[in-house]
Formats: sequence, structure tokens, C-alpha cells
Amino acid sequence: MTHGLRSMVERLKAVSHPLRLRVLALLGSGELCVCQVAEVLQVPTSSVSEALRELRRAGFVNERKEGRWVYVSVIPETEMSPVLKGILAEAMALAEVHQDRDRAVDVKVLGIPAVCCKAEKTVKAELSHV
Amino acid sequence: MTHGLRSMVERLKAVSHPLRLRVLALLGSGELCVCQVAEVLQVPTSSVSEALRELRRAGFVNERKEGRWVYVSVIPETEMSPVLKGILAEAMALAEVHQDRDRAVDVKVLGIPAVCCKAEKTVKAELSHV
DNA sequence: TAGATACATCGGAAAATATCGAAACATTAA
DNA sequence: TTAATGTTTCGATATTTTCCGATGTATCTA
Repeated sequence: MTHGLRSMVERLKAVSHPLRLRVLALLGSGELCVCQVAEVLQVPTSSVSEALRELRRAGFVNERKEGRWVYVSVIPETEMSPVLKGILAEAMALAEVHQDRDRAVDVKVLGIPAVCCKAEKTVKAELSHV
Repeated sequence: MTHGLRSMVERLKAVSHPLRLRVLALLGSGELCVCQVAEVLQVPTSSVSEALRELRRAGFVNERKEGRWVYVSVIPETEMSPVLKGILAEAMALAEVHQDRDRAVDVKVLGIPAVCCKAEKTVKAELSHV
């Protein structure tokens, strides 16, 4: 038994969700902290946190705590199942995800202090005319 | 754009369900008619029918009508996306699915007339001591 | 034609999931 | 310590999904 039908279904469910799939795909191009993900995707941090919990339960992402930030990333390719590899590749090719990645570049350039909740409105304003 | 985030999520949802994944995996070893699937998996035909509707919507299975029977099968490998190929391979390796396949062999040996709803109880009896 | 059979759809109640603000928790900085 | 900030959990509601019996439809056969 690879891991059982039930477990396989749980893993598939984890990515059968627009936000969770977007988060996974976004992390596919590199580690980010939770607030950066929230900023890029323009959703409440609590939603991002919940999405990440499911992706972690499925074993698709790792996290690394550094001070008050939690950095999340997709597991290394050597640990990915063929199915995960395929899903990630297909998701990263989606138009929506390309846009997210572009936003992520801008967000990363600004650096963490400028981006997270405190400066939310300011950053949105800066990004809006990009 | 491959097909859009929404559409990709719909396709993943189609297999994020124990019965639907089992049906897909079962069909992975060959065409069956709806009543054979119901008999093998021991679930109401209406549930099988609904599961197949979703798998068809996702583009994972084809159907072929012959008289009053509807034969369903997984789409040819040449038409499968890498993701579908991976999911099917992993699902077909599950212990639960191996058991289903064994039952399918018995059901096929008995032939359609003996197996479908009419003879349900009889067949169950025959199969129970295999 | 009437009856039987395979399959699809419907109805609708129960369960699961989504969503997001509010509150709680953890860490940092003043 | 106190205030601020990033993250998680909670609570409560809205929405979706699941499940299967009952009903409907198409096809075969007697």
C-alpha cells in the first residue's frame, strides 16, 4: 500500500481549492513569508494561514521560523511524488499564477518591513500603478 | 494559459473523492459497464452514475453506449495530461484498488447478464465465498 | 404492447468546507 | 514592561458537497 486511498484523497483535496493551489504555485518559485503571500494574493492572512495548514498536512510545504516571520516553501523536488511534481508544474504555468509571480517580484523588492500588514495600504497604493 | 485556475481545480476536485478515485482506478484496468462498476464496488448505481458524470465532466473518462448498457473507460493514454497519468498510476497501486480489480475479474467472468441489478443478490452470494 | 432492465436525474436532509473578522499567542523593539 | 507586529486559532455563518431512495427515460424482450 502506498499510503491508502483515504490519504491519497486527502492530499488531492489539499490542492483542489483555488487559494491553496495558488499558494502552492506561488511558493513554487521560491520561499516567502506568510505576510508576503497574503500581500501578493490580496487575501486576509488568516486565510493564507489556513491554506498553509492544509498544504503542510498534505506534506507539500515546509516552514521555517525566523523571528516573528514564518517562511514557507515547497518541499525539495527530491521529496516530491510524481503527482505533486506534475500538479506543481501545471499550476505554475497558469496565467493567474504568472501574474501572482510578477506581483511577488515587486513585493520582494520592497522588502519585508515595507510589505507586511502594518504598511498594507501604502504598499497596495505603490503596487497599484505598476 | 493551460485552461485556467478554476478549471484545473475542478479537474482535481473530480478525483478528490474516494468513490470517484476508486472508479477511475478501476477503469484503469479496462472498460466496464456501469452496473459492473456498481457491483464490483458494492454501491448504488445512482452513486456510480454521479461519480462517472464528474469524471466525464473533468474529461477523464469516455463512454460508449451499446444497447441498454453504457460502457465507460479511461481516456486513451495519448490524451492524458501528465497529472492524470500520475494520479492514475498512483491510484492503481493502492491496496484497495487491487482488491477491486480482483473482484472485477470475477464479475467479468460471470458475464453481464448474470451480474447486473436483476441478479444482484445471487451474484453477491456467489462472490462471497471466493 | 407491456414488462423488465440499465442508467440518469431529482429531492432534500445531513455533513463537510469556506470565509473572514475577532481574539489569542509569540516575538521583537522601545 | 509595554506597545507593536506577524501568525494562528476560534467562532459563526454561508455555501457546497455527499449520499441514496424515488422517480424518470431509453432500450430490449416476451
